[in-house]
Amino acid sequence: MSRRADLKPITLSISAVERDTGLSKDTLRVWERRYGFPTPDRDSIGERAYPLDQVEKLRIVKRLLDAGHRPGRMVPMPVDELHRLSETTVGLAARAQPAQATPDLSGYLDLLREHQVEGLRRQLGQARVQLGLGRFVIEVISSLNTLVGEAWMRGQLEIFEEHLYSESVQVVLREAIHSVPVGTPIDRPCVLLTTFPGEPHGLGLLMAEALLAVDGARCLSLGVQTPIWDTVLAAAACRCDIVALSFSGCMNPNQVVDGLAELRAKLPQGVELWAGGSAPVLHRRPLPGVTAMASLNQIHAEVSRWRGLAR
Amino acid sequence: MSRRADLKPITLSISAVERDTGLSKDTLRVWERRYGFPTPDRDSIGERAYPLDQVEKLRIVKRLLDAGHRPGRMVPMPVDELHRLSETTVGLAARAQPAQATPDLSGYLDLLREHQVEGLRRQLGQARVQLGLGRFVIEVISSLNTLVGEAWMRGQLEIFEEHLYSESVQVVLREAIHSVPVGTPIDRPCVLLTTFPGEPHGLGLLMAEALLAVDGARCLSLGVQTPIWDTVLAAAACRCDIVALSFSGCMNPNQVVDGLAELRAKLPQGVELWAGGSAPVLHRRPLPGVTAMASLNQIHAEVSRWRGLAR
DNA sequence: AGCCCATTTTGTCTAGGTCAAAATCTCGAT
DNA sequence: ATCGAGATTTTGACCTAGACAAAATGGGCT
Repeated sequence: MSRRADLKPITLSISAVERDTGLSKDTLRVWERRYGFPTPDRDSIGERAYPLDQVEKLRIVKRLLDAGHRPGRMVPMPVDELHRLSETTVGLAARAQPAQATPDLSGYLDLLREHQVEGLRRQLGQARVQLGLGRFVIEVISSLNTLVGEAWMRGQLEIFEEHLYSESVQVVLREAIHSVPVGTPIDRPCVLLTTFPGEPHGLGLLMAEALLAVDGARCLSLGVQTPIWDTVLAAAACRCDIVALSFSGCMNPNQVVDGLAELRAKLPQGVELWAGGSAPVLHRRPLPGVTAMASLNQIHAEVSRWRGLAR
Repeated sequence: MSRRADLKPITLSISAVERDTGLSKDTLRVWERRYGFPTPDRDSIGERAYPLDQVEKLRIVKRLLDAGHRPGRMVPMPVDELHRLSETTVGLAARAQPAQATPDLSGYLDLLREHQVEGLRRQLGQARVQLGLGRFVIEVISSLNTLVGEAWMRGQLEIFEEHLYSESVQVVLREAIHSVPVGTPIDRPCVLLTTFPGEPHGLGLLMAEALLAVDGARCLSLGVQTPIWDTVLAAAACRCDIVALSFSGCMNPNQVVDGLAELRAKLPQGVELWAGGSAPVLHRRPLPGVTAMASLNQIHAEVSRWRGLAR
């Protein structure tokens, strides 16, 4: 029931563009109506056929959209101006948190850009051993995530390079977590880790899991995108003390706030709810019954606090 | 710009139902018009609000839809009849491949149902050592996937239990892959692994990676959901010989066929394109330029064939 | 600066219509 | 009775165009 895409796809169908850009069909149509862009051709049966260069522009616009810009401004701009905007945008973000103790992270980025995956993993593995897992996660991985995110925003990194990065970090972190001795005398609190539906990024989960493992907590990860109700069920079934969620910037702020309220309401009183990650909503104003973590450092303190509570 | 969901969501919005069932908004609306089901309430602003029991029925219908049934018949049926149909359908599928050498897989399922995650992982780890990685993946993990999928279909398993399962298998497989000695004399072919956007299941990728590693191929995984164009870029950047994709049953058949055609067209001639997984479309009729793998067993043979080619 | 209120801006939803591809049915010939 | 070709039905993706709430923005006033 789909209109078969042309075999020689000089143009893409609306669903292909949705796939490639992450902009919904509704949004694509409404932009066309409102801003006069994109201006897809029509195929023989009158359906939209997007030329590749327009899709390219849409991809850039989507990036800037995620970075906080508004479509009304950007969509009418010519491509080269958008590129310039990309540069300056990230420049601002970088200035916001001034050159802190960022060591030789650029080396990792270079390896990534040269697609030296093995080299990257080896280097990361060495850093982990040198620094210890805790410092490695907080000082290297966390900063590197930001760096990679920014480079991607600027268009200096392809999506597949970001995938390569994620996969590499995942491999290194999982190996590290695996190497932490289990069954230490204290294995409380028991922490359930997951993300909301719609949140596909699992790196935050792994970083948290690593730090919690270092602190001797018992971790149970459900992976990403667990429906809220199932998170509740899992917490009950596994008798968890804490439910920890991770949010990246790409989550819709509504879904974050609503979801946390819903989850808090359904979770038993005694179970704590922790939320961390780079989604700005978390740190705008406090959410009742939710512990918002501003940074990964905080995990250690919160675990100690939890252990200090009489129960 | 989302309509705030009710704090007490006795009902779901159309987009929530799309997420939870995998049925597109268009389909949900057109079924309502044509078959008189679902019959969502309307909220204060006139938007569809689906009661939970209707969503439940939609989920069952979607399952049977994927199993080959047609909506015109199923949608008007009452729920209990659908359940009966599920049984027989699954029964048929099970009968199709008769009770082969399926060992004591039920033990794993029991552990899962009791939420004994550590136990499950330990058992799986032991089986891996006993059988060797190749047989472990093909005989245990693969069958177990089917079993878990069926149990979930029948509603005998909660979603979070499936997440627990996925995560456990992932841990075990990644550890196993990691333990395969690298840098063997032959490290060709170099295989790029990923899935299409919209395909969130990564277990197939890991199974393939494990088997390829056993065969001494060089694997490069991009993880799930890589845009087609980036898959092409990655294959070029890493000089891969083969691009391998994994598809689960939840993928829209059109997207599979169209996407494979597009990818094939964009990939250089010399690079092979392999596709595997449980999506039925793959095995309906051959796609030009695509090697469709009916089972994991086939990987070994195809690697040998590739090596046999003069180049 | 900070706070409140009016005004855009923006994405998602609604309705019903159209159409190609796939699935199924029908019928004649082997 | 099996097979293939052609007619028919079923199905979901796509189309237009309008409505509206939530978020973002812009002033005006402490």
